[in-house]
Amino acid sequence: MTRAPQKRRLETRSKLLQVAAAIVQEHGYSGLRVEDVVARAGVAKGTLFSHFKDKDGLLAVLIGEEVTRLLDGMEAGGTPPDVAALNARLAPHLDYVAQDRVIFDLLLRYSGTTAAEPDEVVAASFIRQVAMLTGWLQTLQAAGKVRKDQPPELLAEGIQGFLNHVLGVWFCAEHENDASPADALEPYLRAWLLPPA
Amino acid sequence: MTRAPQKRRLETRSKLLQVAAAIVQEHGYSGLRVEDVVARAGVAKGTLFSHFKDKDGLLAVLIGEEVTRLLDGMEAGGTPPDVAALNARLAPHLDYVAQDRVIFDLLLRYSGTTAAEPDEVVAASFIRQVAMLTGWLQTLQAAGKVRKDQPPELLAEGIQGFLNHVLGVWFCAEHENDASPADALEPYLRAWLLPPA
DNA sequence: TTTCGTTATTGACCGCGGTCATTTTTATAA
DNA sequence: TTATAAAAATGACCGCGGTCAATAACGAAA
Repeated sequence: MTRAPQKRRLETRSKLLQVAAAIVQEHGYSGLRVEDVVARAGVAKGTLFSHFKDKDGLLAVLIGEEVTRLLDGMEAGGTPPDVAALNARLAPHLDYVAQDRVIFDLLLRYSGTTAAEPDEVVAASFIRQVAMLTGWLQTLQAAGKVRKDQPPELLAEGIQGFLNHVLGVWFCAEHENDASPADALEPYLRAWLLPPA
Repeated sequence: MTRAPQKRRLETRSKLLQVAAAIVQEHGYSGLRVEDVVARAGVAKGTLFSHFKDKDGLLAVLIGEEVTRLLDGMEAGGTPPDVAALNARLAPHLDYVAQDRVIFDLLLRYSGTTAAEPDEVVAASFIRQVAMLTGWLQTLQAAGKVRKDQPPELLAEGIQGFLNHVLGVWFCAEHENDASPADALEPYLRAWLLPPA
């Protein structure tokens, strides 16, 4: 039976998160250094690691919050009317992840989480994402906008695969071309989801 | 105009690679430490980094060679007769990558390479893989075993996406279940490639 | 208030990847 | 041979994430 954390601890934790968010704002996720965080938070290094398993654990909270926010935005409009609209709905998420390889790497590390440890923010957001997609696909199948010969769960997880694929390619290419990775996603989505003509 | 490397340099390089391969044999890719390599090779640390950009550069050579070997095996049998056979043909590659997250991470970092820097072993193997898949798919399309409404290049790159997706999930799950990741791949491949019934 | 077990914080220390000014070795020309 | 410039190798040094025994702060009971 673990006790409730003391007030001081909660304050330290939120201070660390607040400082970390500020540094990310200034220098990006890849510019975040543990020593900077603890220095600006006025705390010893060991303290940070008593609050978060490791640097990734800290990043996971920050990134998880952002992803959750993006999911809220995606869900807001209800089921998109067709595949093109679905593609557009996913664009903000792609643009966010595409901004920094650190985000991509971290999300990928949790990307397979279908259950277990729902306390983790990132894991929870993945579960939510796949649930959201599955729901949409069910509706689209009923409307005849999406192929019906495969279960919506498989289609949903396939979409996650394509998201990662497109992002992986994105980070390899030198993108002077300022297009969004969502553009690269569309042909895959069409081929994956559209019913045979 | 850069000169040809001296004999001594080539010997040092191959010694480093040989020692690194031995350590991987003993402790796995994730057990490879730069300091161990240089110690056993009887060389200073800086020498290693004059031969390879960083630790990943060294690993890339080792892993690239192995992937190339696997590709040789895959190509040996010619075009697989159908989707199920194609899935089986990909199994050795999946099993190899699934053995250590380090392999997966490294390959992913190069996974989008469609051209450029063909001197890198890993990049070259990716180009070769997609070319091989594209050729197979063309043949299978002609034989009516695979959907014809999409260009074989797109189908091939989609397969690469599914390979990575399946592996990502693989590394998240605790696989007491000793099944191969190829089992997880099959439903995706069927849904992605099979012509509408 | 004092005591005392628990919780929270501390910071010196470590492992390990990576750098670079310096030194050694090699190949070539005088 | 000897001089010399380029190539190769060296190892002390650094940055940064992460550890852990020691210490301080807290809160409930006496």
